[in-house]
Amino acid sequence: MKMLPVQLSLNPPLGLWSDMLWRCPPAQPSQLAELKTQLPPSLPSDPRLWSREDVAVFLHFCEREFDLPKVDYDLFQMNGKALCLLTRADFGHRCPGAGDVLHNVLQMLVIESHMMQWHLPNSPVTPTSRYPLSPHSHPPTPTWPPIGAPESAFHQTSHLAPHHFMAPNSVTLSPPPSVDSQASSPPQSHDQSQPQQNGTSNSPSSSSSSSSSSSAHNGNSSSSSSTSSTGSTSSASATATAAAAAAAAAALSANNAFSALKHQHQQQQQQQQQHHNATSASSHHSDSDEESYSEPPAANSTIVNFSAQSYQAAAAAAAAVAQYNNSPPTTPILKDMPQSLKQQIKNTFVNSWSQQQQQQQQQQHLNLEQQKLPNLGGGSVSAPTTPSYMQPVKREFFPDKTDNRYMQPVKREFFPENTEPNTNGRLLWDFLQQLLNDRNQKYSDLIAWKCRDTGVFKIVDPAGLAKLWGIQKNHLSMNYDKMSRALRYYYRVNILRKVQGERHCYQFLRNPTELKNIKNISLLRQSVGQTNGTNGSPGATNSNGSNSNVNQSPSSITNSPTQTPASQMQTPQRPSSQGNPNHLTLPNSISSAAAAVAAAAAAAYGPPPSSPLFMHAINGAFHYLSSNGVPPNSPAALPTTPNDKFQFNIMKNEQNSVTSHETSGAASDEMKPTDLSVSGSSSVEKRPYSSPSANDDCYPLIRNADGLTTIKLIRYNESEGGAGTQQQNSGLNDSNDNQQQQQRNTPTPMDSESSEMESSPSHDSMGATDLRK
DNA sequence: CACCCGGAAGCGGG
DNA sequence: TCCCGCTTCCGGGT
Repeated sequence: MKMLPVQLSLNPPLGLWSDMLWRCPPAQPSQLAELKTQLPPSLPSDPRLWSREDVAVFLHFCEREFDLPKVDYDLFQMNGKALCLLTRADFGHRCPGAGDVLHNVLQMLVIESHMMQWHLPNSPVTPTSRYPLSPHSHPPTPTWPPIGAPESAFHQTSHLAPHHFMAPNSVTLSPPPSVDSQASSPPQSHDQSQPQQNGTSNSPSSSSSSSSSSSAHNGNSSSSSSTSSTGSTSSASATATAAAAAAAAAALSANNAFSALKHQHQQQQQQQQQHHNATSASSHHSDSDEESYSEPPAANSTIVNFSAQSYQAAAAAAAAVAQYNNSPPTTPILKDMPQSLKQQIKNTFVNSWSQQQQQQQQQQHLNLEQQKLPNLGGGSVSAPTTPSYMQPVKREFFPDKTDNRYMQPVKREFFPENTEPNTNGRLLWDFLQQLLNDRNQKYSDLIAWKCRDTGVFKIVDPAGLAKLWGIQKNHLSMNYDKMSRALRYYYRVNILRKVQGERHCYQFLRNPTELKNIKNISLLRQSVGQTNGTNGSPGATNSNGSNSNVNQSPSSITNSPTQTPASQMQTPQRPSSQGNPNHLTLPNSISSAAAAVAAAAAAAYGPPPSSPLFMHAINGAFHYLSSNGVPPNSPAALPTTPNDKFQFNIMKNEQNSVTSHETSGAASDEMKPTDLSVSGSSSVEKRPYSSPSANDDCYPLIRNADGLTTIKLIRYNESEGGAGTQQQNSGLNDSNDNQQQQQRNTPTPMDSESSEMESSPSHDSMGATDLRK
């Protein structure tokens, strides 16, 4: 058996490839990249997404490329998912002479797709997703896995062929595709970025910049890229393009290691960009801004590897980005572009992104199922590398090179499952979080933390941010006015609140983890709601929502975000409360809280109760409840009163942070985290994120030794609102109108990273379902 | 004038 | 079909 293709007839690159495959099974990214370039463009990057036909195409491809003995297609009448489940032995049985090769190739593709997902998927800044909001908050386990392996591999590969490796690695996480484009620039890429930017931005006109960076390139490529050269393009060309694209991407994300290669890549990129630019009709040139925006996001994150198609798209995206970057904030970024370009861009940023995201999700599911690891652990996926706390608004175009990102890639790929639930920046809050937490602070010129601890941030460039958001959502006419409306909807759900007196300053009332959990929660809730009846939904609500909310909320309950889940989950434990719309009875009882916690934990971790993490969370919750509050881990107990600690300093100043919340809500909570829909009423101001009380760092979350986050609940003394009592609240609360007026108690932060829970009841509305209403 | 607010209607995706 | 999460518009307030 030829295991591998040593013989391959592949193109030169493949040759390497095959070799590689042969020696190292799951191969390195770079190899993958190459391999990918060779694959029929029509094949989804994630083998698990393949249809039967795709599987056949793949087999045929391998057969041909690796000179494999004839494959019996009848034995592979399955989709990609099934194919991926086949073991090496299975392959061997079905295809004696080529089983290993097929298996290896497939594994590589799978791995790669994982990587992709990781990196790209998260669009906006994926990495951040894990956030490091506060150092503490992060779970011990870095999301990014140890770079070690992968990276090393990567490097190695790089040696082999610079461009090759580039691709794979390149992938990256950059912020939302769109995002990246603008602001960020990867640290290293710096160099590259500039060129790219220049090139891109310039578009035709930008010749100067482009010229500098770009080396000669073929014009052709440009056209091809923009149009799409077609993946079909000859393998060689495709490869080249892919490599270039990858290089670009890589460059952006790339590590220092690449430095040597940079030149080449840069050149390629530049060339490509130039081409793109040229092709792209529109071109804004405003170079001025470029710097600020610097890197072409596209390159960074999105693009990535693979096929010529990808490359093209990437190129287009890059060009678009460049344009965007260059263009003054106000300029409509994509509008001017030709449609083809627009589409490509969209595809790149948006579509590819979304696809990747989807893939990720799928993968995650698979992984979870397969591994069943809760890992998430906290989701801490990433540690915050650079604490950018409070950064002033300054712009940093070039992030520090220290960035870990580069490293990240490696890890992620292999363990996507660890990832937290991702919204991939599709949700506004996530998008903002990702930008804010970008390790490189690439987006600091668009949005920056004023006080990370308190969750206060400032939109530095409203127009630019809105555009970026528009790109992300594919609503090119997005502007700050519209985006801000979306932000205002978050008031209802206590995700955000406005910092009074300061323009463009908002405060997150919930930390990302919570928000992410919410997602899951919402799902849970649905189920729960069904059982319960009321909950769910929506309910409710009176028109006003305000009051009704309160009551209703209970049903939904959620104490703080985290709790919410619980309520939703509802576990059996707490059902009662749900039932009643009115008061929330629940929250008070520990059990209910526990339930909430459990729910939250479940949401966060996914794993069933049995999982340690889950139990941990529950225990922590109990602990807290029993003790009052202080989460086991939390360094400090929370003040029952809104005190200092909590308060975020900053926030305090701001509006209300202080406010009182209403607490009340006690019981219920109003918000369901996830649901934005819940609305409370309005007002918002709730409390700020949770700050970590004790922590200096601030984030509300506290981590246990295990790495779990515990929740901190804050209690309010008061009760109010209706229900009264309850103490726990987390930070958010609701907002009833009344409440609004009233004040909110202070929030308590909880933490959670993964599990977090808060308990805050907010009562809020609940009913109100949607944000809308 | 820009910002901010929130109601109302609508849209696209899941 | 419904719900969610916005998007778009708008009138009004500061």
